[in-house]
Amino acid sequence: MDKIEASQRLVNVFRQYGYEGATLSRISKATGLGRASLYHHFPDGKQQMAQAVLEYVNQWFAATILEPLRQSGEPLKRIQVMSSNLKQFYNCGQDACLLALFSLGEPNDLFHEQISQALNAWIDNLAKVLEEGGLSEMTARQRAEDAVMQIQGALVLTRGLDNTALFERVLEQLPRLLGKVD
Amino acid sequence: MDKIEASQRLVNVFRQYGYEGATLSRISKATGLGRASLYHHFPDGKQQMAQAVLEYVNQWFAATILEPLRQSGEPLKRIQVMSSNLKQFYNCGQDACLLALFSLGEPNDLFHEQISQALNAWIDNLAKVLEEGGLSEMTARQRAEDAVMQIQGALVLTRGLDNTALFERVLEQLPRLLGKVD
DNA sequence: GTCTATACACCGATAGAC
DNA sequence: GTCTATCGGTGTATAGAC
Repeated sequence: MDKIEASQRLVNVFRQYGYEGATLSRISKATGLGRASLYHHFPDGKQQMAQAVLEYVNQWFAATILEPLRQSGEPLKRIQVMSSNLKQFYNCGQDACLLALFSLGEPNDLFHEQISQALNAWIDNLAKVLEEGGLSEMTARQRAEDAVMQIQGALVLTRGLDNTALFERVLEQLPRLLGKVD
Repeated sequence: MDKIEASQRLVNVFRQYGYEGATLSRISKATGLGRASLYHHFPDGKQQMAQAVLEYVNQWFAATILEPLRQSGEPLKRIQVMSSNLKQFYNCGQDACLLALFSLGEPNDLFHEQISQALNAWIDNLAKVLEEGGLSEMTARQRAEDAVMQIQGALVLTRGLDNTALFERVLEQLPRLLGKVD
């Protein structure tokens, strides 16, 4: 088992319990790795584990969500692909976003650099597509921010209301919302 | 010191650290209350403390955010008042929303009833105003959901990007977004 | 690399004096 | 009501054998 696969197994623990709630007991049980193995892969302990998880998820997110945005093709089409992939990535809104979890909670201080970088990458890529679609730079940026906010808010409400329909509706309406010219 | 004032002092600890991160040491230090005092007010321990905090914040929220929505007067005006009060309530987006914090994290199971009730109350009150403004029931409901999502998302991004301008922009545009007829 | 055993601090919670 | 002292359990992290 290499570090990447170890990181992969850690993801769901932090995603489900947050940084404080992700105890080594839970991590050990969920991954099948003993404490000693964990500290072999991550000598700096839990903080390094969370860091690795963030890196892993960011890479995964970039590959499945951001990469389609950078493809050639009709802007609207690319946004539809992103929406479709988001639905999978967040399991219809039932799985939390690590960035949101870490932003709102305590560990925002520890990982602020990574969090802010990841959110900006998402917004930047989205804005670029919208510019290609004919929007001005400023409008595209704002609209991209609005889209990411809408999605993050949908993740909160979907879990808070225990209602996946909400998340799906937001994703369906996303292409139309972003594309319109008003 | 009564239970209400005690709850009030607890708020910021849970808001800042989340449920798991709000240790009794931190609570004790932040409130100036010793462990024994805390257990005098909250015999069932930390879970009861979090419950009390949720109740206190819900009441505070209802008084400052929801109550203006129920006033008589022009719908647009009432929404502007809500926006203005939200800015204060969330300190320009720098303070997290307890509902979001608990929704995304582990304690969603423990407090799901209260969380979902509070979110629904917000949406319902907002939707009612929009109906008075002339929107159909379904449209009003959806638009109200969108507004709450936008705000929750703004809270995530404002903290994640460390940029209060984002939160302020969302609040400014909120009345226009909700009012428009398209 | 993974195991067992363990160190030490802190967790939530309680007891009893005042 | 608040204090001091303390309980059992669990937290993160380490040591050393294999």
